[in-house]
Amino acid sequence: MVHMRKYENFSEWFDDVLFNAEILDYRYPVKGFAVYKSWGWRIVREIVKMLEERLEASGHDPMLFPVVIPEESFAKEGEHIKGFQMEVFWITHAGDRKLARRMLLRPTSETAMYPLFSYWIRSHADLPLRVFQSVSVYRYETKATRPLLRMREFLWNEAHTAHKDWEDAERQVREAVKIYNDVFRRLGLGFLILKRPDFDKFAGAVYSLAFDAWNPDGRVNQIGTVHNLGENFAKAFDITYEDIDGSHRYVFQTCYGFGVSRTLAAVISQHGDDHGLVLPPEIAPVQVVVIPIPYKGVEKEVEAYSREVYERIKDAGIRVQIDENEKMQPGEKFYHWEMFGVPVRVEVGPKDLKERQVTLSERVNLKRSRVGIEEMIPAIRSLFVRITEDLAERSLKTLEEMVINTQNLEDLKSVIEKRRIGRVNWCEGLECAERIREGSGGEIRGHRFDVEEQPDGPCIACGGEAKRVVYVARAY
RNA sequence: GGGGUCGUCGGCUAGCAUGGUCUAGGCUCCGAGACUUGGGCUCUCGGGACCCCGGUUCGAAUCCGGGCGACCCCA
Repeated sequence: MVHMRKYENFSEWFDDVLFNAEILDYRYPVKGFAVYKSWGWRIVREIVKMLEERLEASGHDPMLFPVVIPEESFAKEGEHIKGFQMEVFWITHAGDRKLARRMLLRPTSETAMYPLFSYWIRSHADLPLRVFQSVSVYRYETKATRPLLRMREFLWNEAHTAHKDWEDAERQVREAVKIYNDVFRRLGLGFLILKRPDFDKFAGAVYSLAFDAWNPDGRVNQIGTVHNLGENFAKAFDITYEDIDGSHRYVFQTCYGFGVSRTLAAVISQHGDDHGLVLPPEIAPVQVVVIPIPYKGVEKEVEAYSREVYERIKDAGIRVQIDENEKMQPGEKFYHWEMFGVPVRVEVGPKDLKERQVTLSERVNLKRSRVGIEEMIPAIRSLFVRITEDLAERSLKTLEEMVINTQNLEDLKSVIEKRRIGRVNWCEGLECAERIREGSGGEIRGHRFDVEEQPDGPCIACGGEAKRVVYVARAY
């Protein structure tokens, strides 16, 4: 891995970037809560837009459910309540009156939505039902909170679906994986799609899939999850439909969550460098910044030419900004916009002016090239395409380097200590999972969902027959 | 859940051990101006802080207790 500050002291680097690039102000006076500043929020909106477009295009309906859930609803599914009750924010009072019925802030919205699903779903013609919302959820994290990565209020998009049978729910799971995979790929992220071991599945699910993105400190960052809920919640919330033959059946449900805050964290930490953010063009609030280089004597001409360059880019429909601040030197502006991760910088100086050219500089590799003004727009567009590809390629390469095969617990321990992800054979025994966790410091995150992997040796913990190739890492 | 470290201008920090020298220093930043401008130039002038509550003391940024907040390690 390249020598970069983010690999040496991730926390320090990450906090600096969040602050300096105006992503988040973490000084809000409540632990685990933070303010998204304009630059960060604009990136968030682009990410959410990408996702929502794909969800709507595949038959999901946008909706908005209340943030409060009555205790009765929350308590309906036994496993679910067990999984979340310790981190629920309760509303117990209104003014000085104690509420007769407690309410909670949603830690996730199953129990907010499903009572309504049982009204809405009457017959097989109402299925499949597919809804989503992009909202904040609330979990009183007991572990140390971290900006973006582990907050007590965080942004996500959650989709919930209902189907006539298990097969259709399975089909939906595959579609959800495809949508998330597509968005994460477009963002250039490196991640593993894992089926979580049974002991780590979502509270109330039949099984859970998760997208674990790599982080420079070796921990994995769960940026999305997809759950097949089977009939568990349908039974608890009495969600039934009348089938063609007149019989009444429980629906089969799925739900999936896209961690917006964590996805932003992954974009920042995977792509960023010592100069700050590196943004994929598709989500950059400003895709191109024009920097005039006004030498004495030609200030007016450079200014006019820069404006022309700016107008041409703007007319092409590219998000562009021109930095005409006279208080700053061009060099300062370079550093400034690099911190904010703007993918392409267009430098316009006397040399460019003379030859009707511009200088293009890429944020990913800080390389420069010059093109004539007539070729500028297509050149910028093809740079966008290449930058998107380069980011993805670079990130995948890092992920590959981060995953290390190990055959025994001592090796696994040192792999985890070296901030890598271990790949091991496992017998699927609970005791062995425990031994792996205790012996290595990492936890079993699951086996590949998208790729079939056969164990090539015995279980790393007990030496018995291995059933799965699993990935072991520390996690956020 | 357990252990540790820490909290000083907007950011990073010096000072704290041994209380008075602190009217709290530096870098950065912010504002006004001059000069520059192809990687953070230089100069002038101005702005800005001891987390909160309580205690010890003639005197607290410094010592003690509690609270709130942050970071690191372990489970």
